[in-house]
Amino acid sequence: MADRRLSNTVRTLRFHSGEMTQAELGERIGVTRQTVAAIEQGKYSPTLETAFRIADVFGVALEEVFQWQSSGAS
Amino acid sequence: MADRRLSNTVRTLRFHSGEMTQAELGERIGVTRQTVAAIEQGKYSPTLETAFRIADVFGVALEEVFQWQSSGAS
DNA sequence: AAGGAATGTTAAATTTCCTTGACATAGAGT
DNA sequence: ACTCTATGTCAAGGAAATTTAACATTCCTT
Repeated sequence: MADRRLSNTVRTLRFHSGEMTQAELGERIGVTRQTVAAIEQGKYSPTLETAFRIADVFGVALEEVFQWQSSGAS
Repeated sequence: MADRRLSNTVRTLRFHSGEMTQAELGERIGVTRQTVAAIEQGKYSPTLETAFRIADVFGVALEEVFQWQSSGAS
């Protein structure tokens, strides 16, 4: 399975937020720029704490940053 | 870090959900009962994917399961 | 053309999450 | 008392997230 059930809008939020760079976002949430890049590209799922910190920086709800496709019914 | 800014209501949700056991919840989200116990006790912050799966099981929003105390706000 | 800033990417090392397996306690039911 | 279920907890190990460091490309500015 290994579905791609997790997606995010970090990149969009960054550009809507005064062109914030990956490095600056990383600095504000306490991770490196490489980690931000990996998260944006969906290479792995961040910890819940990191996810909350990102939403916090942009001042939006967590679900506005990360979307989960609840593959319940099918 | 050690900031315990993350709390959760998994235990309450379990009991409001027909007394679901830790083992059953773990089975449904694909982790062991020990992991569920550790998450309930806030021993570590789960991955975002695990968090979403838990919310999915209870049919609630992620924020109803995990609460984040944003630093800046008083 | 040269330089800097932002990003992509990769490898090795470290930290944290999670598993497996075990032993312990408390409560409910027989 | 005995058993069964649910939970707590711990240690060793594996898996995944994250770090650090390096080298690459593209774009912008000079």
